[in-house]
Amino acid sequence: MPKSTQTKAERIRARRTREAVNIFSRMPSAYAASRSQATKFLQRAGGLSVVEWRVLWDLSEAGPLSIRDLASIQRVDHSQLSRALPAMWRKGLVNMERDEVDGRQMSITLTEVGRQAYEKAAPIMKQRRDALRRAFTPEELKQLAGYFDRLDAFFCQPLSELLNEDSQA
Amino acid sequence: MPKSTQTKAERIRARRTREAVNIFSRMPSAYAASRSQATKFLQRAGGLSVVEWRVLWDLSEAGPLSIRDLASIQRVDHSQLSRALPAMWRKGLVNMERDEVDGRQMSITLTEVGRQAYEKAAPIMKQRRDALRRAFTPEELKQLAGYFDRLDAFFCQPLSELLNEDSQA
DNA sequence: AGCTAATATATGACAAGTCATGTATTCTGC
DNA sequence: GCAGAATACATGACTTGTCATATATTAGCT
Repeated sequence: MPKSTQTKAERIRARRTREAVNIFSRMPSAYAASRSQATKFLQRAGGLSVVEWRVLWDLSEAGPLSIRDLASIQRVDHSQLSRALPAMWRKGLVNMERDEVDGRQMSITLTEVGRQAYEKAAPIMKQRRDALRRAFTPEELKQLAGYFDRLDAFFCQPLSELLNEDSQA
Repeated sequence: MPKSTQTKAERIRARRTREAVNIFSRMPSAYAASRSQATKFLQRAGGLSVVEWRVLWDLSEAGPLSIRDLASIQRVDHSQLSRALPAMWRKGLVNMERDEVDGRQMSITLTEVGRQAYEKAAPIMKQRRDALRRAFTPEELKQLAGYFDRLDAFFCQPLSELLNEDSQA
């Protein structure tokens, strides 16, 4: 059926259907929904931001860390932490000291206030992970993590490797 | 082994390993990598932004659309399009006219310049989707899309439904 | 020691996304 | 036909993320 004879509603529905199976277009909304949900959980658990929660969690689990360590664990650009940490320090959540051994690094540690904020949020966030485990079986979660690994690898491939096949067409 | 006897490198490695299977923490980096890759492809295909590309693609596939239509197809907040479209209009990529039938709606259409920009970018972006189909089988992509549907459903659930089980613990 | 390279952090500029709120228009029920 | 509800859009304020670039410190080589 030629496009011109379709109603607008039909065109939109066709487009939505096609986009539903487009992995690229699914990523932003899935991520946005995840972040929105996390924000709501954290709102109920003391009002931490997502970035703050991740920092407190990592520090609580892996002890004193530098900015680069945190960035590498969280797979984010270090600039994000470089900007977020001073605000967390002003709130009393973390200590930031220059490393005595390597004067370039900052050593970030949890304060007592930070530990309390973490312990307040942790059980709520654990409930979120528990809820995910009710929605997906362990095998499914493992498979999903595997897909994420492969997606990461795909997204990080150099352009040249993706474009070299019949790129002149 | 108690945490205090681990080296810092061991603590970081343990934390990274654990985070690798945490779906929540995988979403941001996977999405960021996807967006970064899309940006690079678009840079090579005329310099469109991701938002611009999506708008041109939708308009090209589904004809004249309102802001709300575009937002619903793309699963984003309408404010994003409300802000992006005037800039696209200034670049000559789209026309924006108030709908004659419904004076609240804007009718967004592709201009000739917009159509050319789309046709320049489209083959490159198609190569990206083709490359994805080389990295994943059709069955895997179908399964992945199914997981996204279920993740969407999980993320959009009201908090109360996720917290009501042993939430007092 | 001293020069160069590498590393760790800070910061400016930006893209993409959210939510809340305000305004104009249309729809609905009486 | 009008009051109030609903809808479409605009806009301000914010979060999360990127990249590029500058600066300070350490590491390595001679």
